[in-house]
Amino acid sequence: MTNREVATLLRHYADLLEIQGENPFRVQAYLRAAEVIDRLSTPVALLAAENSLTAIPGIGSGIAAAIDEILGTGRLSALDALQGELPGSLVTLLNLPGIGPKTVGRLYRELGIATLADLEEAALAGRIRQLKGLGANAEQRILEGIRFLRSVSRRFLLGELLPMAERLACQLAQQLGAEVAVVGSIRRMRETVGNINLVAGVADQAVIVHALGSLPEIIEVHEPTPAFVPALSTNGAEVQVVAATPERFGTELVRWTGNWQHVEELSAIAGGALPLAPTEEACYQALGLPWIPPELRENRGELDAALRGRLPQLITLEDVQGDLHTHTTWSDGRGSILEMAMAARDRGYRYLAVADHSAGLGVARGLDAERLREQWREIEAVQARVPAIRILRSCEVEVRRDGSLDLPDEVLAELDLVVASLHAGLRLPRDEQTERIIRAIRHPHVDIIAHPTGRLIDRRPGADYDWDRVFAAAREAGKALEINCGPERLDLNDELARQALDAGVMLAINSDAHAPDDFAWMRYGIGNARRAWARPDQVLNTMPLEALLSWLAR
DNA sequence: GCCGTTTTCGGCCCGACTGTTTTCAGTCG
Repeated sequence: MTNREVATLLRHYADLLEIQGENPFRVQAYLRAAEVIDRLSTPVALLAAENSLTAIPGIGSGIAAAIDEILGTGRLSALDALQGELPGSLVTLLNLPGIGPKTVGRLYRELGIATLADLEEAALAGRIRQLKGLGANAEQRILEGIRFLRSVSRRFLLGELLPMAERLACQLAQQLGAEVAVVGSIRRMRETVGNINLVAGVADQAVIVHALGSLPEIIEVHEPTPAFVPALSTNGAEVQVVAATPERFGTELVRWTGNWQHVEELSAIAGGALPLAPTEEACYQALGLPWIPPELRENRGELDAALRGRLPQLITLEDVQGDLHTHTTWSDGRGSILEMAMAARDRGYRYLAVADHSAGLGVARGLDAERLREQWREIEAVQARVPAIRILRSCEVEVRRDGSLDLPDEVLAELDLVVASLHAGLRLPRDEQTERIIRAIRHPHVDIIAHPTGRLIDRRPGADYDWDRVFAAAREAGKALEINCGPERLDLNDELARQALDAGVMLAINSDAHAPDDFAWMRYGIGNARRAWARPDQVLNTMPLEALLSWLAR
């Protein structure tokens, strides 16, 4: 049983408890436990075997017993009992934006709605508006939400699988004494990925089967197919390991990195199968092409560019000189200014913008002008202790519904850098939303628009804009749009980022770190930017400190 | 249900926004 399967059962139980109207803190406890198990790199079964489940923060005696039962029987009797009263399918309704547990409970009790199909039918028939508190607009929103949910297929976030893929590749390489490479959509840095693909430089599948079986994060190894050895990892992702002899190692890297349309085009050039080659470079060279970075292999014009010698000089992680959107314990971050500054310095950054939330985001303990000024004193003190990195006074200021900002101009004027973003009102109509963001873009003190759409991958569609107008406004005002590196945001996405660059807009690639470890997210944003064909000169935070400061003083 | 350098009981994130209704419950971040 994978960690993810255990977490899924706990989450399912929590969701049903919540629909039932159970104590929200109890619900929260199950959700937190599911979350922490999902993130565990050790199999939860291993911890259960040595009775150390309760050592995990968020898991006490009650939930430990539940986990033991799940591992032993594959079921949770409390969940089975609850499902006698409430259909388990109700939890799928919770994924609809704007629909919470209370509404789901009422939909079931008052209208007998248990599934998405029931709900869709009722909304189409205009029966939802019979419920007090719900009207024709709600029906419309529900139908839109159902359409959105159906359009996303559940995959893993890149950030969920990439670290494990690299650990597996490294451990497998040690076991095999051979090169092992991560390939597939993970290597192409797609925002969501379906599984973990590896290519191992060995001839024999049997040694792969044996080596996989000894890895701590592999739960079971399956019967090899002619193409690869399949296995299951603790987080529920399928792992596929391809055996490739040295003389065809490069060919297999190309084939398994994909995407399949890219490989198909290459095969067409070759007049059949890919040429046999020990390295990728040799494989491309045999086709008369330069090596093409994996992030570009999406059949979006990369072959044409390669043939013409017009491949872009893509930005790399090493080009990044600093992070311009980070949080601290002053708002909802978990690291102090000092901790964050030291972590940024240790990454080799030259500058760091401390951009805590403004007061408008009350939940995040946003800062008003007064607390902001207090924060500046601490920034000054930390700056003296960490002279190797320049700490910029910043703020992630709320863009209100009307496009105005959450802090007075005279306060904004004292900041080194202003990051503006919206967290509420993501569903405004396109025209209104476009006006709103353009007003923020044109605000003289604003420098960067953070996570421009506010989307959460596969969970929430973002704001709807007239992008041509937004890009034009950003270019004219000389403002940067962000690629937010958070694994569940990646906002702007690769396609929008590419359009922005084509429109002449400057990007900023920021981690939005809420803790020192989150700086590591930068690589996801860089991957995204490379998928958008971004060069270093098109990204604000590749500038050396002096250049950045003069850009800010522009 | 979990947790504890004030606690083994009494907290636990809580305020803004939304849609609908006409004073607020539910959702969300």
